Amino acid sequence: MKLLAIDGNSIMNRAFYGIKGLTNSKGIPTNAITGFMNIYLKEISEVGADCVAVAFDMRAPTFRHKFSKEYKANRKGMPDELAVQMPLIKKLLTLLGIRLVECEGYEADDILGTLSRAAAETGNECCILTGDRDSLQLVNGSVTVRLAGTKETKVYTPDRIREEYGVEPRSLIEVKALMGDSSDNYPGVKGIGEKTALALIQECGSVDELYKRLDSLKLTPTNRAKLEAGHQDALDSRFLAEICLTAPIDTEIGDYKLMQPDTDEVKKFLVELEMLKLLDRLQLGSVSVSDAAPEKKARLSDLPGFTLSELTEDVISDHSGDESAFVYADGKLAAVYGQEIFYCVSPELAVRYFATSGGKVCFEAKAAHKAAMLAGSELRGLRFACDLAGYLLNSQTSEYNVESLALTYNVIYREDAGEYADAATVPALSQRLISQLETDGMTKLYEEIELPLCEVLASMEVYGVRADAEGIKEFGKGLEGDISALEQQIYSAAGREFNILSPKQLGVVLFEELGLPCKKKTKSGYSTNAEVLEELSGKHPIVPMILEYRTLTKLRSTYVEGLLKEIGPDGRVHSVFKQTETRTGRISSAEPNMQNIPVRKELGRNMRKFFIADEGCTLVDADYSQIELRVLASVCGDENMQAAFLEGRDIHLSTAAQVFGLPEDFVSPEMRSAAKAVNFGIIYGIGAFSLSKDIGVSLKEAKQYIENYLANYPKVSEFMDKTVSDGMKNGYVTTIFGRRRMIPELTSSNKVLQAFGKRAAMNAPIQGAAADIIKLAMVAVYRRLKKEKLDARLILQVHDELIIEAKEELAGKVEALLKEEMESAVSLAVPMTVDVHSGRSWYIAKG
DNA sequence: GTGGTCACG
DNA sequence: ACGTACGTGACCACT
Repeated sequence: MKLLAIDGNSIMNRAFYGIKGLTNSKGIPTNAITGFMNIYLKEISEVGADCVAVAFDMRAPTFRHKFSKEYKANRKGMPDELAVQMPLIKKLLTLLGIRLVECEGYEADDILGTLSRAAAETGNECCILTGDRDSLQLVNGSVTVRLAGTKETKVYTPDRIREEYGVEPRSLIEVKALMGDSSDNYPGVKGIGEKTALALIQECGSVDELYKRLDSLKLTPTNRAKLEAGHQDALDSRFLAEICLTAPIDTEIGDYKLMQPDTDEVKKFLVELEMLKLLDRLQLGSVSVSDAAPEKKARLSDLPGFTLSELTEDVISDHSGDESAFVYADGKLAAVYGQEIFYCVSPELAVRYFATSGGKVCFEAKAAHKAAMLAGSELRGLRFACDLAGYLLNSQTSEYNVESLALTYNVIYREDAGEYADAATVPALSQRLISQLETDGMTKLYEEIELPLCEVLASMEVYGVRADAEGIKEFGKGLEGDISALEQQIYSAAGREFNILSPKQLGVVLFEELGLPCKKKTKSGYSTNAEVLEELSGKHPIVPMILEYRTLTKLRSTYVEGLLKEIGPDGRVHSVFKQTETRTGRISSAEPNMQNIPVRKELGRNMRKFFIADEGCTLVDADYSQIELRVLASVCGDENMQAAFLEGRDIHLSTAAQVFGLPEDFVSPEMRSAAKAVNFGIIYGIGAFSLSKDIGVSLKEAKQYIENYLANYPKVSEFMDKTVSDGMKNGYVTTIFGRRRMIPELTSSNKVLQAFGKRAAMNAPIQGAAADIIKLAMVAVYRRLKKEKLDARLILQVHDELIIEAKEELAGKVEALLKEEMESAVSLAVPMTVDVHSGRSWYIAKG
């Protein structure tokens, strides 16, 4: 027999954070159940087990050891949205004939351990399916661990563990005893981490052996002292690190044989939960309409085939006011009116269809907008684009396509429609996503920002920005000379030729051949980034040359050569603005990325002289001043911070005065710049270490700055605390406009990951709200330019900056319009101030 | 394909 | 003992 033993808590947790924001029409979340079952169905068929046990943790553990009081004290309670799904998955598994195992005072791990031992002892095989690495110690010849990751499952055999850790699976217990485990709340030896622990166990094999041989071991004095001091902790932790193999549960493997599912009850249960896609996948036989609750009958029986025919002028005019769904990609259109699918490969006809007045739902509208615009027409009646909804509901996902959205949101993917499956699925998917947006409170965000923005981005892509190819080439030639001269100097300083751009070769030259001190290492060798090199700048003349070389070659390859490749036959670059890419709500730009054209240093800034307005036109450039700090001041409600903005004062100066306790006139430039760094730090979710590095003060001083800051702006402090705790409770944080960001890291037992989660949680509402604001402004500006029929168009967005290309004579008028629309896009507690300039090139217009 | 580096807000 | 501010995209070297 083969047993699949599943860590129910761990897999539910994975599933919960793997699929976001999935609830049924009653608002009951179903994402973790869906994800659990997806993983289960995939694994059971791959493993080919005939017995299954799903283990769950039980609360209220009995006394087990001397740390039991704090036992699991660190483990955060699960989010409510996950907690409500636990009884549901248990019920579903039971109905499916799968046995649950729970045991008071024992964790899921202990149950898995006990079952795996029992299986091995009776000559059976056991696969453990879990999401965390604690179970790896259970691996042996008969027991494998299948670690469910975000992408795929990693299978751990004894060989695999020896390869990855260099120790036997059982020895992982010894390693954990030394390093401790904060999520299970046992200390290990204080000061010993994973690396040292692994090395020690590789050498000695066990904690006992280690202490026997302690005196004869080659150790650093500090490690020896730590080990001596932590002897008792190590012994205690050794006990706790070992998963229990003797939990009082049923160990007769045959008792876990999969049973016949209670088909009728499963159907009833899943129909009730509206998880029809899962029901479909379980293949419990055909679902009869009578199984469904009355209000669901329509949906279940609504599955007749579609007819397929070619789109014609007649079809378009016959249906011109009718509602439809469409998918348009690579110049090919599939439009759906009711049960009829029409395909079309003629761009002209597609554009005729886009111009009809009927309401339309689709997947990805930008390409359709662009096709219509390029033909001098427009896409009318657009009601919904599934990709944008999918993005709002879960911006964690890296790609949006109809099939995965259908899977995620329990909509049946119409594979029966063959190559038109996407189009055939869009009508039902739209319905589902519309109600989900409503449930999650993002309907307004969707309708007023994302959907209209799509047309604005399409228009920006169509127009593009004019580039001066000759100018760029000239600039490149200038770089060329400097680069080859520098190259020769570097070779002679190094005493040989090598590839300067190879971090590996450069590391050898600097740290081995020239003997420079190595401060930092990366996974694969010496770190040679700018920060490290800056520090070594005075030590050897080759170092500044390398920094210069990096700067110049970066300009040459990314900006000169990279941009020249992107200039089209019309003399313009048409960047792609992506609307579903970032987790915070910002848009991103690619091919080329127009949002990272150099500006901070003069040499690079010259690149902007080659982005110019068309003949007879000018560029108008407007940027928000301190938008993120203004957002922060508004949302946290700190009067002290708001006052600075309301009175139009210099915010960094004002902060410096507060933090240092001086009148503004007494603030030195250094103090202002330190305050500026603190302001940035606050937005990013501050850490004293990084702040100290950034402004070059001691860790202690940096801590003091932060403390002073939070004391002077108490509501900022409160806001950050509340944001993080809300994030932990809900699994996500939101902007004032309701935009969500899921942050699964917040509940991670890995400290580093959780700390990251906290910073992301503090940053997302601010960066996200700033993104919301400029998006609103873009829509407003676009509509205004259209309404007033001005010869001017939005062509670029750089996060807090908008650029319009306008007829020269309109410069003044457009400047005023742009400033006005941006400043009035929202009305918050402090004004959103905008600076605006214009000129022939981006270099000049930037002001 | 991944990691290191560096350009931007 | 670890890593160390948020969010992106492009290029190069190397596996």
